[in-house]
Amino acid sequence: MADVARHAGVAIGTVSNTLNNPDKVSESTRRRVLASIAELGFVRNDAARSLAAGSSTTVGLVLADLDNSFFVDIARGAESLLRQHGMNLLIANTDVDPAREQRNLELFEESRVAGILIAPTPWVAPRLPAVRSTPLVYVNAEPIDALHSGVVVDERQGGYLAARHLIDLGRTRLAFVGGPFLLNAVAARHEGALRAVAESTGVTLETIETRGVNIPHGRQAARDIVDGGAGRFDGVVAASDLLAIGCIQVFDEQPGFNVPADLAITGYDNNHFVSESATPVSTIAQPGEEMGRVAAQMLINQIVEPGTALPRTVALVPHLIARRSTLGEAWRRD
Amino acid sequence: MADVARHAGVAIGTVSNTLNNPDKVSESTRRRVLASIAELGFVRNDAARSLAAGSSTTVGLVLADLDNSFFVDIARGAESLLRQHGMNLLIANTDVDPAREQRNLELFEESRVAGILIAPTPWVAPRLPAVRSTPLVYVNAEPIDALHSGVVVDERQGGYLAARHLIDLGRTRLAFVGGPFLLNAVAARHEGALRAVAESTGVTLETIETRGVNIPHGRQAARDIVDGGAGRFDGVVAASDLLAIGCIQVFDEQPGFNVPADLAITGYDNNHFVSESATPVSTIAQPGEEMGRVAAQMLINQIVEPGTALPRTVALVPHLIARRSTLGEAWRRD
DNA sequence: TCACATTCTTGAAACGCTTCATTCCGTTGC
DNA sequence: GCAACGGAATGAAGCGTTTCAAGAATGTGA
Repeated sequence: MADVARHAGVAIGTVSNTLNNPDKVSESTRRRVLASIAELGFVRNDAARSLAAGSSTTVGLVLADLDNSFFVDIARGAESLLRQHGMNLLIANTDVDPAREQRNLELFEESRVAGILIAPTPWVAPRLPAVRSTPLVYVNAEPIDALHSGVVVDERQGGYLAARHLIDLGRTRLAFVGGPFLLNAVAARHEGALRAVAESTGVTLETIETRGVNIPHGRQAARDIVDGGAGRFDGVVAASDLLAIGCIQVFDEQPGFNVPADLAITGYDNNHFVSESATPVSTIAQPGEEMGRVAAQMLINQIVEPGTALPRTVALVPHLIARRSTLGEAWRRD
Repeated sequence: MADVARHAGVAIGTVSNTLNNPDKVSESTRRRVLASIAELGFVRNDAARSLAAGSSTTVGLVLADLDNSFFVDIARGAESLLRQHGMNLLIANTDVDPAREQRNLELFEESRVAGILIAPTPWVAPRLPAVRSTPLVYVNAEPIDALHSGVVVDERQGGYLAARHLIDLGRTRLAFVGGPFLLNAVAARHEGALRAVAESTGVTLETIETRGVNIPHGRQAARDIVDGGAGRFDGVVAASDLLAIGCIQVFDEQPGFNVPADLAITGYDNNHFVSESATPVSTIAQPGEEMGRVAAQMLINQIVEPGTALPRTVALVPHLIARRSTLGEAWRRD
């Protein structure tokens, strides 16, 4: 910067001003300085900048799982809102590893980002951070302390919608496939399904707990169902799209057995690919981008006027997308 | 830090040493300092740190498209290697927007990261950065100047493998579906397919150019094929998995027409979900994680001993994964 | 006991920017 | 012609670390 000042024949402070407060510098001077900057290929040192200014313009997002399109949606939503406010988003991937999550949090805290967004790994709420000094908002998880705000999706409502949908289609013997139940999300979806069942007469729901929410777990659950007599159920509420796909794969292998005629299935998540899978899966879509935007907005509020807004967690509602796995031939792509 | 020093009754430099050169500090002092740090909740200011030290321990990755699992694999690979070297990875998503790409590059440059990895948006190689001062390695793209290194995948070889596979299965009337051809990757895959055809006698290949590589483009191309007489071809080399899926969707709607019996199809990318789609798609898998690792390694070399290694770009080879869209019933999951 | 080597500590000088009280200088008003 | 004014430009004082020469403390051998 000193070089630029010398080259342009101005003071160091003037260079700083043309970069940060252009209106405090006369047109001619500004042009001269900008020319020098270009000529010398000067790049402002942000470490020095944020040290001196005591503020940063970037927000960190600690993300549990980049493989899950839901989280990517969150990132996209957050980024778009931040950009509107002239801020930037940096993402640190955690790969569902609590240690890395912790490390990334510290990293952002040390680098004095303006704020932190965290979409934590689901099945471990323990001593996350003691992020005291940096504004922080949880996404897709309840804050673990009363100090922070959060944005969640109403999982119970999602489970309700899925079961309700099946019931509305005339299904009465339902199974809930999902687990483990210590995942809060799974438990909540289950509760929602139960509520829908309780509301209706003559509808039963049996719970089949799985050890995870991926395709192999779904296949296993479906095999168990088939072994116990495939006719026991006419509807399945799966706790994830992958579970649903696993189930469908197995059911499709049963001769004379048809999804959804004999058994309708709902998934959960609206994974980007479920609409293209063997049998396009009816699913509960979570408003990922909206969650990202809302969370970013809450974070910005905290950044611009700290201590003003009380911590609160807002719950957004998911919605149902019906496809062939429940509607059958009646469903057409697009 | 001054607070910590005072609280622990030591000099400021000693605090710094217990953080950065623990072995230069006596056991007892170190313990006392660490205790004070914990008690005061001190968090090192990384801006000041990297300003004073003149070095950083984080690497920035500018990613074109987080929705594409291939890019996520790259990130994962890079991160794992960097972590082995005690470095951290921060990701900036570009969403295939050149302006944001440029901005993110500047951002990383200003924050004086140790190095930058860039997986650029494909169809625009123009004046990316003039990143002069920061080590930079391209991933999945040829460097646009002779100054930087890059890691690419041999697309030509991929196209060759796909066509070769079909030919080995006895297919002789091939179509190449993909476009636009100004995408280097598409053009290279096409060339590879042509080479495989040229090697074999009695095999023909017709090119059907599309305007993109997504599912709708594939559907459109398949409709064109059907309109011209579905029997013209017995094999399709698609330039992407999404194209292949689009084609399959349309072909499956044709009565009495069977994939792969009547028409075998290969995709490209090994998108995470193609193995679960209607007809699991044979595909060319790109070594995303390996690319990330290799690129990170090249970057680290440049960081630790700048100017030593000459710029070079290494090409990794893709491989074929055969599934039902070419093997038919012979193929089993797992 | 003393000289000397070794291990710890210390504190001040950077690092490259922003900020802000001052100074400069060309205008305006009387 | 002079005082008062205000927009531009200045430059030195931080910002919170690391680094490193120099000093203090401790240990060793004769």
